[in-house]
Amino acid sequence: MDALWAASEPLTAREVQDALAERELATTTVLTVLGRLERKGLLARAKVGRAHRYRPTASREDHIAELMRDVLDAAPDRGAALASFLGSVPPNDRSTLRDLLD
Amino acid sequence: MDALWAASEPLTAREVQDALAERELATTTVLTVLGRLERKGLLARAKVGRAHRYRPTASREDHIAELMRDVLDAAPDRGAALASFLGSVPPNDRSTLRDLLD
DNA sequence: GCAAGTATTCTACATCACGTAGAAGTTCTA
DNA sequence: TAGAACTTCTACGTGATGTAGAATACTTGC
Repeated sequence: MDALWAASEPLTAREVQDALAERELATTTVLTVLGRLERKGLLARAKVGRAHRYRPTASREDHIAELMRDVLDAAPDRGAALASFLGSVPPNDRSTLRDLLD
Repeated sequence: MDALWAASEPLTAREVQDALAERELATTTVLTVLGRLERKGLLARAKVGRAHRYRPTASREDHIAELMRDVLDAAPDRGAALASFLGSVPPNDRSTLRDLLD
């Protein structure tokens, strides 16, 4: 996901492999993982020429926001959870939230 | 965790088992899980008489807030993640946050 | 049109978390 | 002191994940 989020264009498996070159992964390993991420809905792919090109279905920040919502949805008392969240987050984040809420 | 969060007092394994009676779990099963939760820091236990009493180390809402922070910490751009979060959350939550930030 | 290379799919294996619980040991208490 | 309650150690099945080989399909140059 990091490799694909870092790229501005959809990448082929080969390109993802190159992006992760330091890990020296086999091509099939990259394909397997890309396939699993696609099954989970994190990636979409389209056939372009011989190979598929993979792209994230959401930006990294949108994905993170979705995970945060999923966690929040587990709270019986959302207000209390949000209060605790605000209290535990650095002051900067509170400023950001204040600005965004205006 | 649900059983322990629902209780106002620390519970023994036996009491947790009773709270989950509909699942008909063996006592050792409950003990194993309580032990794993303790190892992960979600529970603390103290010996009281013959048995241990387990209590959550954080309230459910605090735990949820911590998970939300952990997720947020994975964002290179916290502001963007928070913006996406605010945009994806029900309006009620935004009101709650506005109130809390005052 | 075919051989070689590239890409894909299928299958596999080790590891880890987790739900589950039995066997054996420890500790109260009647 | 014997039995009950409690704890610990060990174990097994399952599913997710990191990893990759074998086999198959698709392109493209010659």
